Amino acid sequence: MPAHNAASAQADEIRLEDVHPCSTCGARPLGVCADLKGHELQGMACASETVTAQPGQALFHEGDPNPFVFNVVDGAVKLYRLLPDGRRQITGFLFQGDFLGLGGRGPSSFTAEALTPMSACRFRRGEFDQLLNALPALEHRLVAMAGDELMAAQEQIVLLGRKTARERIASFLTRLSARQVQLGGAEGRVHLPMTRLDIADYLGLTIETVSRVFTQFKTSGLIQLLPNNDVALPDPEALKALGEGAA
Amino acid sequence: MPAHNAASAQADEIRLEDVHPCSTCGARPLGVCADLKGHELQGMACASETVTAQPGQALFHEGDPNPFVFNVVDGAVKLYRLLPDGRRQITGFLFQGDFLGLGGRGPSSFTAEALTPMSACRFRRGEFDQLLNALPALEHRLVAMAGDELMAAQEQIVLLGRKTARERIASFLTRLSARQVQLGGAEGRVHLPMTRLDIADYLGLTIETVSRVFTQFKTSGLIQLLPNNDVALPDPEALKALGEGAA
DNA sequence: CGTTATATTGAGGACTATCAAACAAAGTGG
DNA sequence: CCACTTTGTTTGATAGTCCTCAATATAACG
Repeated sequence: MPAHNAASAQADEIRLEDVHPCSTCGARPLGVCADLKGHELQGMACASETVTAQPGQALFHEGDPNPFVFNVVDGAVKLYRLLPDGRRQITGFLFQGDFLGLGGRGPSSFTAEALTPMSACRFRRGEFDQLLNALPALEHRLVAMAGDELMAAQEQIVLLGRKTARERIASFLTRLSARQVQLGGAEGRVHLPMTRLDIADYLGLTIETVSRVFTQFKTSGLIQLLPNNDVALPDPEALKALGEGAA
Repeated sequence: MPAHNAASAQADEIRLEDVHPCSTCGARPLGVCADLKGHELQGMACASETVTAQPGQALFHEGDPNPFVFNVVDGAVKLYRLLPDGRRQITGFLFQGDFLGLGGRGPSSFTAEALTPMSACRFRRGEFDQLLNALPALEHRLVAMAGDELMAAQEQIVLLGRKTARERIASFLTRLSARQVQLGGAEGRVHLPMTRLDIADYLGLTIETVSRVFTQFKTSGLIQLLPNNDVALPDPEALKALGEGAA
């Protein structure tokens, strides 16, 4: 906000919030840094650098040594692993505020690739570990976020292990919608920043099956396919029930 | 060890290692408490109580409020979620040293049920959080373990999303073998503390498919089925390659 | 040693994958 | 501005892996 400088004038010292980039970071209330005070944020900011990527660009590849951890500031990222014969499994989509880098000091077990133009805060692991030591609030927050990620991973395991194609896609749309609402999106509408192939590789299906189920849902009035990869969800509750395997 | 008391006599003070139950705990080097010093362990021990369960008994059920976290001391546990129509997905098997309780303050999203006679250290969440505050080494260790769990969850997601039945079972046997080696078991041999149905519900298959693949593997000489649910793995490397989807 | 739970094997069917082609959208260059 | 290529999506026909249903065999247990 342009009015921000005026606000700092009323204080007798320059507040950190006014001088470092975190002050306007949209990801801050959602990221690892959510619970940090101003002077703690400064420590974070000093250890970090901003990285950006365009769609299709990788932050790092499967097998690469990966000495960094990331906090997504803006845009979307997909994580995936490849089997030797080319089969691909997308293990997650990352959005604003998501943390990337828990687990795995060694070579990365997956590729992280931008889905849209994106930016992230990047930290060297060593420095990030020092921050964890110095800032208990940061480590507490990281534990909480790790717990959330584990819960999400469990959800995905149930989806992949036991749900039908229709249930998978219903769950997917419901979850993505919830996430976008959390990020300030409109209820009853989802934007799909990924292709059908990405969706298929995330849900353990083929692109054809994904397309067919979308068509089914459209025909039965559960969704409407809008321009620009937007999807309207006229009855989110029905979609949610379907995704949960309502008998 | 009976000789233990004699050892304490040589010191001029009673060491904590000699008086509290952690001193002989086989799970200690593997659990969250691995990195703790004697006096720190005492704090842990004070906040914990030992719980035991027999096969089929649940530590808690899906939907229950669950104010505890656990550290498995001995035996094996399965975690599972049920869909409304009865479909079941086992999201994990827990063994000595495994931590249970990351994520989810609210009602539990899964059931934890003993597979064998088992015992665990149990902490109230509130008290465990206090320990995390007081013992940075504990929280560091927890972050590391959470990272490992996330990696394992990713592996399972790849397995469920993209691997064939044969690959799933090969991966399963390989992983279980590795874990049992870590716990002091013999290489080239696995013990299966779970039923075929459990394996099926873990791998997103049916009991019949699991049985058929076991038979295939037996016929092709990849495994031998021994009494007491033991399995011999004459060629662990071949099994591993198969599980990784070697083209 | 009978009884129950668990495991194996068989036959047929279903859901999703594979193969193939048409269609739509987006970007390029003449 | 419009052919033309490229990328992504939809639809159709067929096949395959795994599931379902059913029966038998084996193991566990009182």
